Amino acid sequence: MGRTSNADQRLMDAALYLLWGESYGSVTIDDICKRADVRKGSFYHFFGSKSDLAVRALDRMWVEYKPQLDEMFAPSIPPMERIRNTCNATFAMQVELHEKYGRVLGCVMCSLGSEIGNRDDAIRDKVRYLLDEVRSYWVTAIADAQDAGLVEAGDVTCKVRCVMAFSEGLVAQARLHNDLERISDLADRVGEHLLARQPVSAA
Amino acid sequence: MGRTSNADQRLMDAALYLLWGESYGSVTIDDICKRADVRKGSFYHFFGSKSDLAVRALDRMWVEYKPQLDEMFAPSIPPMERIRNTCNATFAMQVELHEKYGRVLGCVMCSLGSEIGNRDDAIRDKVRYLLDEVRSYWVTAIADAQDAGLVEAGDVTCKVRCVMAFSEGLVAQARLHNDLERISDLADRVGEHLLARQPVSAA
DNA sequence: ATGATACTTGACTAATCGGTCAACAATTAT
DNA sequence: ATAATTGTTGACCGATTAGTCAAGTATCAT
Repeated sequence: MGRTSNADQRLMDAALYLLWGESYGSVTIDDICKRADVRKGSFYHFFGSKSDLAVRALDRMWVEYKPQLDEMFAPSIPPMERIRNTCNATFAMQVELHEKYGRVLGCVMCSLGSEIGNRDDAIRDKVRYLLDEVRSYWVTAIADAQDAGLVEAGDVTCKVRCVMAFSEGLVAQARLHNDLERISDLADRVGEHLLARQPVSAA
Repeated sequence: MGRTSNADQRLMDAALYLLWGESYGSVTIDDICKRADVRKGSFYHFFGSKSDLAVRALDRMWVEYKPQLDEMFAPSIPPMERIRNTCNATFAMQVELHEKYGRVLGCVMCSLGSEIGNRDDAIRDKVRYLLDEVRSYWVTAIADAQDAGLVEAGDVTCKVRCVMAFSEGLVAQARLHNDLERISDLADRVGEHLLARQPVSAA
């Protein structure tokens, strides 16, 4: 009961839009309110701070994004194809964002995590949590690929950290150089990376 | 002639210190001035803006850092050893920074580039330029490694972009998770990455 | 010494920031 | 209807922000 509202949703919409395009630090509460057409009093009715809003917006983004991951990483799909799927989806998403914003944006969670560092615990923890959720999909896929003999056996955790670091690094490069082409064959590059062997003569 | 000063150097010191620890957006001109013990009038005597200071500070940092790169990537050193050198130096630097700041910081240039995106042309161009300078060392090393049969032949530009993305990605992960151990064996991981083969049965 | 130059200082703006509040409006259970 | 609840509004606060400026100070060439 009480008055109904979707101002909180509009605020999260605005926050996500702005956070994709700009840095966390350069987005002000006033900016978000203006874009959402919500007065600041209402902002503080729903959210305790910009950090609070960011965390809840990330949560909502995850709810919308997770089903796509479930589809891309469906166990019925051969493991290496799952990985190709998610790489191609990453590229496709960057193409979409490029059309919407006029430039290559990269990954919000990575950019946010990089910017926040350890200055805002709530955001840092949320970014860690979400990236870890994504990681779990990779872990299953890579483990399945190892079982199928498609990826060399060995510490799955390490392998997944590496392949995600590689993918995230390439996307970050694409953002810095505002160059979509750099990740157009992301799936191939990631596939090559996963075929790495142990050094023949280890020290 | 005229009054002498090292206020500009102190301002660059302060800016670099703060930029390593915090994000560009969260460091204010007042913060920098306070840390450098310089009044704002003097700030604007030497620098046109925070962006201007950042660019010149990065330039000075590069002047101090370049000799180390020259040493690590000396042509007299076998190519794969050059790469091990720079990976180990990266780790060692992160250990040092960890002791100084109390947490894992990652790479300023990458963090800065990620945060700035395309919002400040001068900083973006400087970061691009410096990362490209670093890249040139890798290009020579990888090309030499290919000549020696230590790395598979193929597009050097692509290979270097990939290996740098990988390394930068791992360092970014270490920062996000505030976990030095993740990059303690950076050299091994990078070595493995460079041993990747082309897929046996390409689609 | 003196004048030109280069740097410093502190006081000053105007704008913007995050955050608060009391009064008001819409919704619903009773 | 009305009371309780929930959301909205616009004015307001103090702090901080980037940036300016005139007056003062140190340094050096002559």
